[in-house]
Amino acid sequence: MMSSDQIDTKTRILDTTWNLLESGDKAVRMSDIAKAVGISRQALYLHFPNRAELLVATTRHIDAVKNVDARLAQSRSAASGIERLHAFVQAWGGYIPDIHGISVALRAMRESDKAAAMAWDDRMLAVRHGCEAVVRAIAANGDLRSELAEQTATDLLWTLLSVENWERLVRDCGWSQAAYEQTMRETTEAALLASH
Amino acid sequence: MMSSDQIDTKTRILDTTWNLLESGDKAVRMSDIAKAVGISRQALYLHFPNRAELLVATTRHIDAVKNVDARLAQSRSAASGIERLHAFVQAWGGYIPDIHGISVALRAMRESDKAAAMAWDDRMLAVRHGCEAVVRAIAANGDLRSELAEQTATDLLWTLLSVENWERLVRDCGWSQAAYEQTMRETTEAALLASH
DNA sequence: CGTTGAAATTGACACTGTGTAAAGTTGACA
DNA sequence: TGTCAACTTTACACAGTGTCAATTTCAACG
Repeated sequence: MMSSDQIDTKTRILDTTWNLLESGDKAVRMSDIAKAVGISRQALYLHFPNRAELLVATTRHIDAVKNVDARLAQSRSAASGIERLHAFVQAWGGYIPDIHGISVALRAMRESDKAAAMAWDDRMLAVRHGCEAVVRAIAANGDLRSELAEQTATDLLWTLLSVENWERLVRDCGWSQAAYEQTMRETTEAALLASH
Repeated sequence: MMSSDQIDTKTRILDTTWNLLESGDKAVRMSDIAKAVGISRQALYLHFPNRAELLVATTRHIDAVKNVDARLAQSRSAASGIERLHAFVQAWGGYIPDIHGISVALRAMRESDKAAAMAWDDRMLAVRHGCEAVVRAIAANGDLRSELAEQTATDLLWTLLSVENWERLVRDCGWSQAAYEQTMRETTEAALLASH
């Protein structure tokens, strides 16, 4: 419409998709997104080949806007393993609310859409790498519980910090974000650290 | 076909659905189930009004066959809170593999089918009651970590023992069932019990 | 026997949501 | 004035669920 059209249609689509996924328990069909953006359903396919790729692009968009990389990188600068654990729990745990909506949508497509499943798994693998680094730092400090192999500890931390667990505690059980972060800090500590 | 027809068609449908869900990453459509049972797709609708109710009936069928109630009841007879926790982790944790397939299918329907979502939530609420009883027993023994309210502890235990966490550790990370049970016993202990 | 009734079959169809295809509109800009 | 890109409208194919109606099969009953 306008000359340089305020912001890119592609960006408007991504923002709108994000909003719809965030604020809603509804289904979020392609037609819903189109209507919300103010374009035709078919126009969506001019920008994204299919729903899965639109969702994946939305996660990348959120990552960029929210600057996840920077947030997670911060935890890498902590001195001790324990501080690193705390920083990581806070950084990642604080990011989950932002990606919760899209997480639900992508996971719902798991069964029917291999691409969506792989895209989500790939994102989660990045989180796993973060967990791995934290565990290594704890182990380097000699604070890892002796019964736990590093790999096992990584699996465990990764599992404790899953989006699904956040959903259950914050959304289903009604915990505040602060309560989630505190209890997760304590629980991951209790699970991983030697009581020394 | 036969006079008393070996076993009930309804039962055969439930068993077949169970099998298909267990042994497979595929989609399991109504037509798949019908073909596997050896009846027409439409005949399924003579026994179950829709896919959601068939899946829910299948969970109830599994519960009956595997005798969950008895298994979980057993944990109620343990003396101390800690023993009760152990028994519960083992009983419920050992049951998860049996219902894993159906769990995936029902959760995949969450977004599109309210009935399926409610049915699954209802099953999980039963597990929550089990967690609640365990936490109460621990608290009665004075072994609950002082920072934890009973409700919070219940939320936490329920979350730790979720099917999703089992999936991640056993299916995704490749843990054995025994490793899962042991680590869950240790982790729930570490998370809930005072270190006294 | 012959009939009845339940279980199942066959085939057709409505509906929803995704994705494809083609032809037409609009407006900026060179 | 003409062109190009973005977008629109309309139509349709496809998969999977669920509905409907007409028909077949067969065991059981009198």
